Amino acid sequence: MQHQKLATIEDVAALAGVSIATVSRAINEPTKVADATRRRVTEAIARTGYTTNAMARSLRMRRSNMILILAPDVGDPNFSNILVGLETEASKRGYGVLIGNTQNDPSRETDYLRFISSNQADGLILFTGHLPYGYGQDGSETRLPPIVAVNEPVSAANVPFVGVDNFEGARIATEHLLSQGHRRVAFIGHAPGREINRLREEGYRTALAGAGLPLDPRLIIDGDGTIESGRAAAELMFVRDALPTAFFCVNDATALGVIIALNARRYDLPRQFSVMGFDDISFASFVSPSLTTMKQPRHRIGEAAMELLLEMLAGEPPRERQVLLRAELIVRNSVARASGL
Amino acid sequence: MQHQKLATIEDVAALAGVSIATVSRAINEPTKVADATRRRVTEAIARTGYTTNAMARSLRMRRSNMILILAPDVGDPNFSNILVGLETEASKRGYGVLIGNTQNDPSRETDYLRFISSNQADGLILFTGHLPYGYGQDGSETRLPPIVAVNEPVSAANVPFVGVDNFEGARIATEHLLSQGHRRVAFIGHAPGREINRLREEGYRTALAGAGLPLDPRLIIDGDGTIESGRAAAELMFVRDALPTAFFCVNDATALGVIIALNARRYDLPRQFSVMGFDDISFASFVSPSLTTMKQPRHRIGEAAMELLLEMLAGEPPRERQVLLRAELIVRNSVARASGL
DNA sequence: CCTGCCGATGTAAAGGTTTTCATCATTTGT
DNA sequence: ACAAATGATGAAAACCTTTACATCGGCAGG
Repeated sequence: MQHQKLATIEDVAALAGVSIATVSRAINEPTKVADATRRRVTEAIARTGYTTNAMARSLRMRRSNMILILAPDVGDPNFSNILVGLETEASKRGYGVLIGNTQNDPSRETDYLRFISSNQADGLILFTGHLPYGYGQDGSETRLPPIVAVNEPVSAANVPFVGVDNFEGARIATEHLLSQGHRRVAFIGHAPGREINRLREEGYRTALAGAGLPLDPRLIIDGDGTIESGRAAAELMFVRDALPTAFFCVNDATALGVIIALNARRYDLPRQFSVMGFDDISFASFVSPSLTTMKQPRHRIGEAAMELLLEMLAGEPPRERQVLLRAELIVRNSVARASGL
Repeated sequence: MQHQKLATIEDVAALAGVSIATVSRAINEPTKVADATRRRVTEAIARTGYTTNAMARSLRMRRSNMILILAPDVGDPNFSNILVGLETEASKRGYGVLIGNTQNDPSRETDYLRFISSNQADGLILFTGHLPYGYGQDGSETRLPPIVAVNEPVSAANVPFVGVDNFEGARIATEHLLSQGHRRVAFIGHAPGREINRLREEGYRTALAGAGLPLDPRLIIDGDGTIESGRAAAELMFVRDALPTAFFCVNDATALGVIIALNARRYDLPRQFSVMGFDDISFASFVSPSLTTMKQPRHRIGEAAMELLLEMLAGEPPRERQVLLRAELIVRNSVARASGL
């Protein structure tokens, strides 16, 4: 427990017979110090087991080399894979990654801002789709650190976004269904207010329009992106008696719900109904029938987002307002040719 | 970008007409300062928008109020839920959570130690099942910060562990199968070296012994805890032609593999074979048949682990070497009464 | 031989806290 | 009414770096 007093830069300096300034330079700007001295210093560092105290450095440099990641739900499967990418890239560049689980609770969001305002983090990655509660009001806007949004764009403010091309992905997905001969394709959505939902629905509409198909509003149902919501939506379709031959779901969880509902009604999938998801979450391949879906390049999203943020931190203005990566069509067994009905 | 010079404690002091010492006390030990002054200080804090600079504080206090979490794979579904618990508890006590994804790479493990040695983190949570590579050698042992192991005990060292009671859970699981009339129960294991595997297999053996059943070594197969490994193990059983009526799998992923293999062979589950998992990962309920399994109280594990670590940080010796939480039997549809064969 | 420059190093300030110790005013005990 | 104790506050040191500026010796150019 009782940290046996760590070696400081002074100890190293004393041992090497130089001043602490020289030690600091030997570490941070090796070219600026003579070869011989540099060797003595490295030797002394090794002997003392010195590590530079990050707190003192951060205090002096006014930067912590930490990135704060704010996510509504750290347990979300979409999160963890992007996180790996974020973390990998950050670590590669000598940055650490701090996580904050907000649970969409405004007070928790505000709470995490202390990391920013107390200099404990230099930049911010937002999974939440909105600026932390408490920012952007009053004049404090200027205090915002560099921010990159991921997973879900921040609609209000001028925040660069890195993520999948939702519109394009949804269009490809819908076109895949159309290419299988489906003419009545339902869209089971997320909360209508959310940007992700808007874009994916837009892609769906565009694909339909592109094929010259009319839009049946009874085939569009909102939800909340959960398995249960998918189940409920499918049931609603049966009640309304306006059935599609294929379901395009805003995400895999919803698609799972639809599949569960259809299985429960003893339909034979994919012969009688096709179901397509979006995201390719890890268990998409283990449902029965395994889910045809659009795969998000989550690891790369994380890397790209962190890359962008670190560039911004280095002072470069964000090169682009958003980086959109292509979703990939993953064909499994939940989509089949439309049976002639 | 250009941080408009944040307010410091001096600004507050000046505005309140007191010394910085008093401001510091008003913040940290409010009782030690007169009511009137305290009010003036809080007023001044509000007016200046002051936040205490965490770096300066950490430097002075020699503690960062950060916890480093080292995990081999942040994407692991088991991880994220425990993480939520860890994070919640930490945040509640004013601690931040730093994550490190080691991918079981020794050099990355060593790399993350800089957070410890540079005072950027006060304590360590280990998911890895072993001390970070580079510790415990030479005399540096003493530099170890308070550590708590989670998910997987650290076998070598004297590190407190918080997790599920694997032995007891496995015993309960196996007894459940026995109670359904099964007499030939297979155990599909993880890598034999791993502690988790040892304990769960021990629980299995104990249950069998308790029921006076003989142990058929052909019914015990090692694996590596993946879906594929479960599939392979089930296939192997058919090749060996020593079939059980029920499979107890070391974890849900393995169980999923077994189910996939049996489904592929067109068996009718659970009528012809029962399958039981362990962990209750999020998609256990969405396989068909849905998986009967033992649920780990992951959120509580996280909370308990963090609680223990923070106590240790506060100077209290760890109350117990390990905290074992009970796994809960979740009955779904993959286990049925043994058909008389 | 002198001036000016350059490269290597040292001195000291600054970064923003917490905390020990001293100071001072006030209250308590006798 | 005086000594002692108590309570509130302030001054200054300490935490460990980085870096602007000063210093110093040597070397090239005149």
